[in-house]
Amino acid sequence: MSRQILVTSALPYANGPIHLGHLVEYIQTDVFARFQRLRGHRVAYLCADDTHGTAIMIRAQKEGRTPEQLIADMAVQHQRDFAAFGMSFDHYGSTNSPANLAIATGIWQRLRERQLVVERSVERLYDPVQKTFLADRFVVGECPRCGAAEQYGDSCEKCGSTYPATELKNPRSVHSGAKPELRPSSQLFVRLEPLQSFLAEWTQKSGALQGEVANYLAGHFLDKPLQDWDVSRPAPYFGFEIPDAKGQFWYVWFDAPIGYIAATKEWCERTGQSLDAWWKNPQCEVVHFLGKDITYFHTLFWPALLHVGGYQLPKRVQIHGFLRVGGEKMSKSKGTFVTAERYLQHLDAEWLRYYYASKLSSKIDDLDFQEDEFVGKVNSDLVGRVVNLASRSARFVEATGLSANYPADGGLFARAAAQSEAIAAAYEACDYREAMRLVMLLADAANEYVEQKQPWTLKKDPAKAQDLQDVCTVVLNLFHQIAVYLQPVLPKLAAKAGALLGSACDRWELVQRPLVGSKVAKFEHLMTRVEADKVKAMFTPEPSAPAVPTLPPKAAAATPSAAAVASAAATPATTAGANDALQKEPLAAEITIDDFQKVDLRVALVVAAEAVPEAKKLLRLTLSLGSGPTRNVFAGIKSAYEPAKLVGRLVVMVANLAPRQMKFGLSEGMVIAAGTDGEVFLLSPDLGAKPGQRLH
RNA sequence: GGCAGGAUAGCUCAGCUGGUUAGAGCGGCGGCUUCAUAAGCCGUAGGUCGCCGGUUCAAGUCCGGCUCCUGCUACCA
Repeated sequence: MSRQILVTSALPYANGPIHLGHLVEYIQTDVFARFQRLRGHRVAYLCADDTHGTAIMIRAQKEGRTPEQLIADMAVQHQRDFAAFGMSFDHYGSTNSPANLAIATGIWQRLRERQLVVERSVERLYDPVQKTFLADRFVVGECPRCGAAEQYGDSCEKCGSTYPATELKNPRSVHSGAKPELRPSSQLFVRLEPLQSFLAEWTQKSGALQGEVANYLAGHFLDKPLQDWDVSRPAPYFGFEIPDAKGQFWYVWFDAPIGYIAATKEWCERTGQSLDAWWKNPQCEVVHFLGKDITYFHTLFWPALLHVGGYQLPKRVQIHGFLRVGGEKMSKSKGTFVTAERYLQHLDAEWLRYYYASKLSSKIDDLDFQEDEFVGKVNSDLVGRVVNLASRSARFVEATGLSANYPADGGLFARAAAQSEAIAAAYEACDYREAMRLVMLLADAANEYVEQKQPWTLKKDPAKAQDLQDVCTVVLNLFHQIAVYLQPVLPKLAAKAGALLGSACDRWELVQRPLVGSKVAKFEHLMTRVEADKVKAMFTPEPSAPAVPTLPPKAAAATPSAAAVASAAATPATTAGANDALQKEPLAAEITIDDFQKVDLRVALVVAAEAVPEAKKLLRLTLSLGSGPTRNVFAGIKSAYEPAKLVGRLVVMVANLAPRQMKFGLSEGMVIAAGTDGEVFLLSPDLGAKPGQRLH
């Protein structure tokens, strides 16, 4: 019986590139969508860019362009990356679309009708420089409980306590550094408590949620009155202005999931279908894939909106864990934060699809990317076992094609065909790891068969030509079954297998009937092996910190060594990326020479450097200006530099900056560095400069 | 702090409602083979199932306590 299935992946935020972490989800979803299509079901796989919110607005502002320009760029980038990894979206939309506004407006009206919208005044932090209200995450300060510095406005990572942003001590805006002001803001809330019984019922009894998710919700939200959900944001905000509340915008998380429906709407309009046939049809199974970080949005707020809006509730919400690399969180400075683009510069997309599939289960566990394992799985499973079946048999039958009748094979083909439902069940349950395991067992059996029959021996005896053809017919048929079973994961490999055997691997039932009498194309390699070096190269941080002159402490005070300078000179200057940098940080307003001369820049020697344990970004540097007392300076370069390697280096400092009292001590100056965010480059003078010299 | 999840061979993990000598793949070691992208096949060695206690004829599997790890904790997208 054919099913109708609407599949979604969470919408990627249009504030950054697609990376290996995103791809866990998109590959997981795409495999599911392709599997269902292969089984003959009607599938719509939909996704879109999530485009609204403060973060987008601020970033666009910094880059000197409109949010619309920014999200248009990101849409192109995202879709290019997804295409390269084989995502089979039926439609890819944007939350900043007329369709999304229309659907959101409809749901909003229903909320109003049901008296579920209430208005309240809330005191919010306001950045007087950026002229914008600040989300909690855009305010940092000292934790009101334990006093830890550099904590965000919602909770302290040090002591774990949570608090309102207004209680932060010495708060400042992440954007401007300004001290936020408290300003009253009238906000709109969606009341969830009236939906408590519906949510309790749906989360606990519908079967849509994984067990641990249902437990989490029961223990964390449903055991007490549900708080009203603050869904509006005051201007300025990049998003949809709320139709019946001028000057107020829907919070990004209100309209983001609605983007699933909007994308469906656009697709339906394009293809002449009815939206209601998908979103208001009880026969249609809606399946959402998402990461555990956004669980409650999709299991509380979202079903509430769907319920009130009269849309179909998800049949299933499939939640996955995060990607880790080598057991650790992805990290830009360690080089393990790998974008889709960077991956593709080194490796093949299908390798990753298989690797993830071979590790994914239906649980919420994190998935750990391990270099050795990646190389091993691709080379030994895919090349050594699966593809090898074709390479060791196809050439023998290039001239003859497959036997006209399927030969006796000791039941191998039938056994593999009988695995069909077990493998399908594993795919259906999103237990791809199990599916891959079962398929690899089939490949093992096929390789044993080859070993036993020794086609290479048969080839030597002309009288055994028929035996040779029969053996290869069996092996290639087993290979074909495997290619069909793997098609959801490896569509390109399946297409090549289809071309080799003259039969597309595009229907699940193909595993039931052997191919006979068909031609076999000239054999070409179906997949290349992974070289471990390339995986290493991918995880090696970009040469973002070019070789810098580093001096042993004693020699430094005198003259830098020639070698040190040579290495600096050997780094070719390049203008590549300059435009991009200029875009990120547009030129500041013009100043006079007098303005400039107020800033006293000096060459300084790093005498000592150490990480500040409690600070995420800071190193404590002790700087010498040749004579006089050393300066104690806190520099936000922890992510880019190891303290030990800085000792003995010459840097440039602002020597007449007013000392600033920080949580960890007094900072008596500022070290000059280029770059923003994660990328920081210290500046160093050329050969001969001495600590204390002023820059002119 | 609260909540959720996890801890099983060197690594990644299976072990359902408790029941014979705890499994798979990879990796290791030994051998065979040469058709194949140094691929394949056979054999073999590795675990007192995180710790303590309890229930039971019987516990990796159930109960209690403890230790460690991960995540979430409502304006982080």
